Amino acid sequence: MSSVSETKAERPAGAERIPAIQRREQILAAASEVFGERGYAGSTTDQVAHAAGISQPYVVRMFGTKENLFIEVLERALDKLTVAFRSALAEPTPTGESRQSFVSARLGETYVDLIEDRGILLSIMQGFIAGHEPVIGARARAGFLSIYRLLRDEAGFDADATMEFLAQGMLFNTLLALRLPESFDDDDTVEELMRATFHTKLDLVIDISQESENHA
Amino acid sequence: MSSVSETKAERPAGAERIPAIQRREQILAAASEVFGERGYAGSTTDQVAHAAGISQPYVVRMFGTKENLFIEVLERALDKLTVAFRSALAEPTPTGESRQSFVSARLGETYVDLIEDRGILLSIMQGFIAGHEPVIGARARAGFLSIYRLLRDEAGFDADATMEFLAQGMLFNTLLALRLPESFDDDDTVEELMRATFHTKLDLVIDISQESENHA
DNA sequence: GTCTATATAGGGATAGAC
DNA sequence: GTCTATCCCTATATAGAC
Repeated sequence: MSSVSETKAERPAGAERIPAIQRREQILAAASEVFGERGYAGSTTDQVAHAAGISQPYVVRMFGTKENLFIEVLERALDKLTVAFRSALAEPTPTGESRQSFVSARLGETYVDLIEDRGILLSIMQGFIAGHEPVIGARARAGFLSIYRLLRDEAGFDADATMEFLAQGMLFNTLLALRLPESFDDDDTVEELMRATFHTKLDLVIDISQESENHA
Repeated sequence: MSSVSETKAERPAGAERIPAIQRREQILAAASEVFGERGYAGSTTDQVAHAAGISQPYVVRMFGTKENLFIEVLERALDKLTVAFRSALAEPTPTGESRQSFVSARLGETYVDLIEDRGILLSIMQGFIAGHEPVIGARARAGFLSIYRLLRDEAGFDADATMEFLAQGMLFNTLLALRLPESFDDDDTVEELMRATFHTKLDLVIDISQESENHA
């Protein structure tokens, strides 16, 4: 029902003329996947161009530099994450004793649901791992801190709950980047490990992961 | 007492003749730092050579390919981690109720202590993040799983404790790679976040991190 | 055991046409 | 708005001398 390898947007030459703002978003979406998969240094502007179905110079033309493209991808991803969290926090929550763990669980689900656009979580992670890059590193640090503050100030987590939540997120990101979910069927240990990590969201994660194996 | 920017082994030309096995270890140590800092794709064999005080072709000569060098760095790092864990587990532990949390705390300290050789933790993390690389990814997955099994089978953690432990580890790795510890003095939020994460090991982490800023 | 020189490929960015 | 052609630098890897 979903395993048909969809016709990826790979027009070899002669793309239609579409509005720049729209094309921009197209490129960002493509770049998000590419950067998420291979990291900043490991990706080429040509891979991005190919994934977006346009020429390599056009990508550079539109974003100036590869670095700048990555920055915009990272910002877009952090935005989407923030929006998702805020919208989850806007829903009604129980009061008293159980509030914090309830909110934590719901934000956790919100986070995992973002896997729907695999590039988001992965390119954020790739940004985090690039702390040594002067420009990207600075943006990544700021992004991490702003998530921390959101959890503390808007979700009302205490320091320990915040750390625990972030830790789970980083584990999740790592498993994704490691591509462990894709060997779910091959190894019993993987299955056990994934069950303990993803609980109710296991099926979603597996679905998306194995789907993305195709158009790799 | 430690801020003297030590004379980095950067003999521009004409290195002394030393036994290959010894040179090998020297290169691996240098590569561990470089790869840990910049990742696999982001590092060059020339940077490794420079850090090791030898010529670039010699690095390649000795390890065949950059990929193979990374694999050996990764294996060496996983080995050191495993050895450290096993040796921590060999020490006497209390029995009964509190055992698991005691062991978990001790392994946690063991893990953080590995920051002493910053390259170890970071190059493992860089391996994890490179799941898309066919050879490196496979080795990284195997490494992750073997750590998981060690925690489960040798440390006797149940599934939840294992996940929690791994999650904390991944958060730790991420903070390190993000270079957040280095801005400890600049930002109150960073301080709060770091205190919650590192507890008693905070000073160690800060020391090492700020020291490594110098010879960057 | 270690270097210098170099072949060769890849990739970011620019110029300029359509 | 989008492409083709291309410049030029960087990086891995090889050859071969010492």
